[in-house]
Amino acid sequence: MAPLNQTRKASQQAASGDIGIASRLLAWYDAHHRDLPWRVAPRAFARGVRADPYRVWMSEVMLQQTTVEAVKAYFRNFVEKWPTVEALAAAPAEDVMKAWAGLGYYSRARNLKACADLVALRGGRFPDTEAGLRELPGIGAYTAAAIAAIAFDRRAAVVDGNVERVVTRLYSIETPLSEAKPQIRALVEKLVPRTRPGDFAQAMMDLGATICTPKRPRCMLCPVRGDCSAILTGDPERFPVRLPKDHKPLRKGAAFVAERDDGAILLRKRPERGLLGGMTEVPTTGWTARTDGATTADAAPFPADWRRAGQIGHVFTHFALELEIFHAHIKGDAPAGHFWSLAHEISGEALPIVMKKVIEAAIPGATKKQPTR
DNA sequence: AAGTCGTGGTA
DNA sequence: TTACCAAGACT
Repeated sequence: MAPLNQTRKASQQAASGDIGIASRLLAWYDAHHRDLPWRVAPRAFARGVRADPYRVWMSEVMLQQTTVEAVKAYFRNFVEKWPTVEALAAAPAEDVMKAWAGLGYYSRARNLKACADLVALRGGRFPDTEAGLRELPGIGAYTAAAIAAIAFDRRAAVVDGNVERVVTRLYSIETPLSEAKPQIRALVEKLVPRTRPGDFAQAMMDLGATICTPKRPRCMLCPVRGDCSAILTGDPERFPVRLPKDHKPLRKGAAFVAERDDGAILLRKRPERGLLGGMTEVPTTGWTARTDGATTADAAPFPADWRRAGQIGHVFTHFALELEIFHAHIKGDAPAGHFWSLAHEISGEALPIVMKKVIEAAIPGATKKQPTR
């Protein structure tokens, strides 16, 4: 075992200190890993238990830009409903969108279904290499590496936001993140051990999630603090360095909740592509509408006795939205392109959170589970 | 290749 | 409250 040398430069560390970092990290992972529904614990792994590629893939797609806590319930629901990739392939796309509703980034659900269909066609087996996985819809550089390492024991460089934070701190990388990514990847490739590459990847992510956190990292508990350059600077929180981002514009519009006498609500499906693609909504105006507060029921998709029912706000990734909400009781058939959703069906529709807010503002409780009559 | 894509939690 | 940002992918 090479002696620890905290004063080595980053380049020398990368060349000669990699084995030590990996082994210290794996030892820490054995003792402190998180128990997660899709994970095979290191003790079971040592007995030869391997993760089901289907479950690894499912969890990795759900975890893209999404917190572990938010994913847990969705993951359990999905694998209970569809235990195998063949089962998911056999499911109607609408059911998948409904089950995904609330988790966000809805193109992931469409790609999940498309990917399941392709894998089922190839006999239900996922490709076991990074390159093969990378060709499937919804699987990018990170997810391909993660599945290859965790499910197939491949020596792949898994680089996510956690790993970027850990590595930029280990080596005090001053280059802003977007530009530093190639350098980070190269460093990770040198760090990945020959044995247990999947556990190494998960260990790096657990470290980033529980010790090497964005704010107030717990350096005193870190298994690789002796390898870390940033801790010597006294301000590891400074890394990763990011470019300043521009602020979110505010968009405004109006939404129209049409209710039938039996409590049914008029809905329609959004276009497959773009914002909230393929999801369900109530009729709305465009979301760039006049910002002078003069929105009126004149903009309604059809005439009715529209009454103001309040206002809601919602924040998307790159803009904020304010919707004025109108409510009316109407009779008759659904207009072209629209459909009635019965009171007890509404909670099961593919409604994004912003649309649940809209409906709740007009009819409190409407999106909660209703008793079937 | 920079912009588009949700939602919830945290400090 | 605002701002950040979380197991990124796609165009």
